[in-house]
Amino acid sequence: MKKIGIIDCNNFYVSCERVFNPESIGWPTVVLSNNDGCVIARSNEAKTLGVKMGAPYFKVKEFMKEYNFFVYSSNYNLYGDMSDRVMSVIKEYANNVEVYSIDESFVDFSDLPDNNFEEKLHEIKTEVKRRTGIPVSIGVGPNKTLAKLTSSFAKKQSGYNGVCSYWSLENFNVMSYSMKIDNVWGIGRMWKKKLNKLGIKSVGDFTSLPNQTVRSLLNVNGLKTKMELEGVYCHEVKRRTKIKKHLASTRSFGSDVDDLNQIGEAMFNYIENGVRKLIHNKINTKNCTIFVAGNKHKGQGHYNSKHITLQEPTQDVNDIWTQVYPHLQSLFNKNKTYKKCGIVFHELTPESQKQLCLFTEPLEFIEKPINQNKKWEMRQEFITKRYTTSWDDLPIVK
DNA sequence: TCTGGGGTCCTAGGACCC
DNA sequence: TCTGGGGTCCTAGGACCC
Repeated sequence: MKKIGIIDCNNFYVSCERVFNPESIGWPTVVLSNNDGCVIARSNEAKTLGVKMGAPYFKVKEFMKEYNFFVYSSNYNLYGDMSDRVMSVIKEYANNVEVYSIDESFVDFSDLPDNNFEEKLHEIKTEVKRRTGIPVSIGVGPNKTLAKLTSSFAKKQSGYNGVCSYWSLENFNVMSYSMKIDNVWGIGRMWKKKLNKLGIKSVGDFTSLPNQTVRSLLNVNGLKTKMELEGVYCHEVKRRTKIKKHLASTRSFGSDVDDLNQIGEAMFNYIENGVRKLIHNKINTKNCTIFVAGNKHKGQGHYNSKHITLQEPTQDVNDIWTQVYPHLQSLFNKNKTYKKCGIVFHELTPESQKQLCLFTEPLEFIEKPINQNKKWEMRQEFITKRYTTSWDDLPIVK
């Protein structure tokens, strides 16, 4: 039988901030999304005080003041770098590591011997903490779904000390009737609703459904989830290939925008940001989609997008901008107010595979728009320094 | 005043082909 | 009244994830 693990950083963004701002340890702490819009990471203290994931900051601001919260704007340079450090420690312990998101990895531990298995997991947990300052939880089971489920026990029940194994659970089948179905990886809001309608509330209820019912109610993914809950190995652990299917760069504006020049400057910046990622991943894009959108929270749900095929695979800002801008002009409606825009690159190919195209017409580059008052720029009131990725921001040891 | 950003996969339906 | 039977490819939309 396979031994699959999930290693998950606890309250990751908060933990990153705390490595460099230890004065916040023990106090309720949150990290806000871009634009300081909503809460995207919470310390345990913040969770205990009832702050919800995704809570709009302006609604909880006063409450947080009252309870002496530490509040940080998100700092992805820092988190990305801390993530790399955590993952590289994990990779010392296993060959097959799938970096699943910025704060978690699936790991195939099948090669580890059964005796001392859990001790080994505790060792990994301790070593990650020692070398990066980031606390992690580990769940293991015969597949990803059960590993995820047990990792939630590792996190919530202190008795496990951060490591929980499916094989150490007594009588999983009985327990499964007291586990809520929406705690399962792969069952989201909509599917929960569908299942609840049929009276399916627990993991046990779900696994007692016939496969056919699950397949037609949900889709093959729902069926895979059911089978994994029953111990079958369906979702492979695979090292991620570098090449994604698409790559996006989008942002909400700091304030409303109704001026093409503002949107243009924003789009130019997002293209620059996206191109930085293309270059980092050593890939070109052959076509892209641009979009502009209103503020749906204000009932302005307008959305307009355009798919654009580029002359040739590229990772050049001016190249892309020049081909995109005329379409941006035609998407823009001067009678509307915008809150967001962005670009998604498709058909990503390795830069080494670029075919030279002899017959492309030389482009006449279009100038980048510049505004004095950048209404589109995002708000980041509580940003911390890039302690690990910028020489200027290195912490000083006294 | 004020509500994130970036991914994956599946399915249904239309266009088009023979 | 009544209009074949397969394919493939593409796209939009919807579900999921973090």
